[in-house]
Amino acid sequence: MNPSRPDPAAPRPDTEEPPSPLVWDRPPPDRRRAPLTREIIVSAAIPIADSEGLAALTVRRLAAELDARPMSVYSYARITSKEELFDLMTDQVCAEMIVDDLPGDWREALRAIAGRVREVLLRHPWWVELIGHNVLIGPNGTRHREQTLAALSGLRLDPSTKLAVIVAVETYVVGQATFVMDEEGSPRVPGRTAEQEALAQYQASLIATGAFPHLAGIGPVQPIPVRDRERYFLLGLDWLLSGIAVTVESPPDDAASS
Amino acid sequence: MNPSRPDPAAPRPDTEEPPSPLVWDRPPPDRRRAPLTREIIVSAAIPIADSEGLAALTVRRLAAELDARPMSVYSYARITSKEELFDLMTDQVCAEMIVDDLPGDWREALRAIAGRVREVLLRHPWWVELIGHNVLIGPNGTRHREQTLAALSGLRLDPSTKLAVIVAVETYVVGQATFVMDEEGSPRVPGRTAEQEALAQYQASLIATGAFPHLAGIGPVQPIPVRDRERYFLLGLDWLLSGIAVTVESPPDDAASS
DNA sequence: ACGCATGCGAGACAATGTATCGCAAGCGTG
DNA sequence: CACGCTTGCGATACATTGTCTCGCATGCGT
Repeated sequence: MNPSRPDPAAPRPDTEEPPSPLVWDRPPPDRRRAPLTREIIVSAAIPIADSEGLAALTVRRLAAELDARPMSVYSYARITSKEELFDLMTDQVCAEMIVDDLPGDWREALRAIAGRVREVLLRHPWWVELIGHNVLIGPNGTRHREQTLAALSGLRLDPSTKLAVIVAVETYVVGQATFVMDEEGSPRVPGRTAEQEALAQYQASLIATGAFPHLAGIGPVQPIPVRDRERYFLLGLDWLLSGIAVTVESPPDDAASS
Repeated sequence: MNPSRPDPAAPRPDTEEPPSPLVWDRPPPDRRRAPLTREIIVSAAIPIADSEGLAALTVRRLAAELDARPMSVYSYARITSKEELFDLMTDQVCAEMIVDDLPGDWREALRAIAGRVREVLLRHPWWVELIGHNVLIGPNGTRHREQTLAALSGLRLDPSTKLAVIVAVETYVVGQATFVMDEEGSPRVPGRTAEQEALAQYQASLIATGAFPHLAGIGPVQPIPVRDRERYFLLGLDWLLSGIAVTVESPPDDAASS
């Protein structure tokens, strides 16, 4: 594909060094004339995605918002693709996930973190859409991970179990946010509302068939009432934490075998 | 926007009835000449997404695969947008989630379902990408839900708690699949592998700072070894199920208050 | 066998992400 | 203080996408 692939150990290593494989450690625009910074760009991008969805965040739109030209976004944000812009946005959002005063009790701490992550997810619904694409974990994401691990620091657990715990919790929160957003019918990606409505009827007609006795007991898919959402979230979270507690608060039982 | 919006109760209601707001109850192409069916189209779309990712599934590509013209896909699949194709694909995948012989014990049953969902998710990684977009729940999705509810039929629980249980479990599975796929570095959306590699170095450098003592204990982000993935999955699932068991197997304690 | 309504699909179109490379801006030098 | 070169910004161009628009062939009713 690339006609002249320079040998990795070529005599002229400085010919055209691709900026850096990673967005995070890329030198700032540093020119004095720079009217835009990476921070400004990312801070402009996030509200757009917040209020109008990821799809509305086009390079041109973002540029217009900043009163700049499309390619300037690439230049000043030091990104080589839109995907990298998403990486930056994600990391910004990760910063919001860090809890200030982490409770000492591991369970309280995890609850605090999980609650915070949930809030952030609800504030930036587009983040859920990005989870599907493999997004890289940046500095703030790392900080968030560190804090979650810190929550477990009091427990004497082997590292892999700790990892399993935080994966389980993070996992639960993300999944919860995803489902709740889907079901609540908050039109994250707008335009789908009409169908959501028709869907209720459709579900009802399916149930009327009699082929779904258990569903019938619950009624149609029943968007979870807003006021119950947090209750459900905490309920499930406590189930998970209780389960973890059993493993965690018993002596270091190394059941490593399958 | 629409210049002549016909009054909902207009004298000529049959002027141009939009097919149906919902994909599922839309009449089949029914013409004898139809060389393509909805099933064929969806069945052709899924392998493309499976092997090359959602992004590779363009209308033109799909049409080419079927030796048809782009717009034929819309016509014969009875869809009005690509999004609806995703809906159909999702529902097809939901069919695979249905377990044949559901164990009688609720816990075993949930474990079986969760395991199956996980398998399906790993087989169709693109599904995770769709979770973010509000995808509508179709007939097979409904069947899957019904089965999950059936798993809990033995328990005497109020409907909302049952719902909470299945949301918690489904939530956990989806989140797990999401995270595990991200971390394993299986390039769902290919092309990101190089960065994944650079990321490891970057993480290491962050840890070397000393600012991440707890992370240091675990090592860098450490993609979960493939052989441990299922163990982790089952571990977390059991935590969740154990927690649920506590609530579920105690007398109907209606703690409805916040 | 004929004419018409139906609905398929070839082409057109707008929008998007991004490659390219000319040109002006800044710095070092005389 | 003036000049020339290098750097890197950004105007333009382009390929690719999803989807609209009707013209026209198709199959049916009579």
